[in-house]
Amino acid sequence: MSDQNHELRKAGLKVTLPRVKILQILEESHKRHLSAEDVYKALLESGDDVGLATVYRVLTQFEQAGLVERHNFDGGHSVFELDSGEHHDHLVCMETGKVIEFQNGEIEALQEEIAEKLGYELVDHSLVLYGKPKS
Amino acid sequence: MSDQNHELRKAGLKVTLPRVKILQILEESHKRHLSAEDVYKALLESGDDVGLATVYRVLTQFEQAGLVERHNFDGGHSVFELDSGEHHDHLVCMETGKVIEFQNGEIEALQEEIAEKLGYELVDHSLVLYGKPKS
DNA sequence: TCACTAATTGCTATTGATTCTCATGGTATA
DNA sequence: TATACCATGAGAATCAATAGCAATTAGTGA
Repeated sequence: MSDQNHELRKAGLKVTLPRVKILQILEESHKRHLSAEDVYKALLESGDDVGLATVYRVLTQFEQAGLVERHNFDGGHSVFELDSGEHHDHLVCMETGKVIEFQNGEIEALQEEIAEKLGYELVDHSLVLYGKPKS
Repeated sequence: MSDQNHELRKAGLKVTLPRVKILQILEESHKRHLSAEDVYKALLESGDDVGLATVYRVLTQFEQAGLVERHNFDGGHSVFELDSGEHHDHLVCMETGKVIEFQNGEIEALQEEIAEKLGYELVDHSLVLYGKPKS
C-alpha cells in the first residue's frame, strides 16, 4: 500500500485515481502553493484525464480532511498547500508574488489573548504580510 | 460646500451624485462593513438610481483614494469600510458573521520585525481572527 | 473472484461577483 | 455658455467556483 493510499484512507477518503494523482502533484510540486487551475494543468501535462470540477471537489475534500490548507492571499482566488503539520503564516512579495513562510509564537499567543479578551474562542486565523524587497 | 463634497475634492475625485450618495451611505450605515451589493441595495431603497457597475467603480476609486478599505474576510466577496484613520484588525464571529475591530501595537511591531528580518519592507498586512463566542 | 451499493467522476450548464464596452449625459474650466 | 473630458448606466462578458446528472468505480460481502 503506497504512501498516498495510506494518507487517503487515514483521512477517511476512498482511494481513487484522481485523489491519488492530485495528492502526488501536491507533494511533488516545487511550488508550495497551487491553485486548482495549477493542479488541473499539472494533471493534463502528466497525461491524466481528470475533470476540473473533480479537482475543485477533491481539493475541498482534502481541506476538510485536514490534508491541505486553503489560502486566499490578497482576495485573489484560492491556493492550496499541503498541511505540513507546522503552523505558519505568510509574507507575500508585492513585486514577484513569491510567498515566504514564517512562524512567530509571540504573535500566536497575542492572538489568543485578544480573542479571549473579546469573549471568543480562537478557532482559526489568517495573517498575511505584504512587502517589497529591500533594495 | 458639504462635507462629502469636500472629502471628494480632497481625494481628487470629481463631485458627482453617485459618489456623494455612496459616501453618504457609507457614513450613515449602522453596519461598518458593506459589500458592493449592500451599497447598491441601500441606494435603491433611498430612491437613487445608480447602476451596480458604478457602485463597483466608485468603491474601487474610494479605495485607491484612501477613503475606504477593502476587506476579503474568509475569501468571500469584498466588503468596504470607511477609513477611520485608526488602523485596526478584525475578529470575525464564525456563528453570526459579526465583525469586531481591535488594535494591538505589539502585533504591529512584531510584524515589522518579521518583514525586516526577511528582507522586506512591510507595506500592508491582513490579520483576521476567526472565533466562536464563549458560551 | 463476482456482484452489489453507494460514492465518485466527467461533462456541461450555471451561478455569483466583478469588470468591460460603449453610447449617452454630466462636470469643471476658460 | 461652450468645450473637452470624465463619469454613468445598462447589459454583455469574464472569471473562479459550484451544481446537476448520467455513467463509472471502489470497497464490501458472499
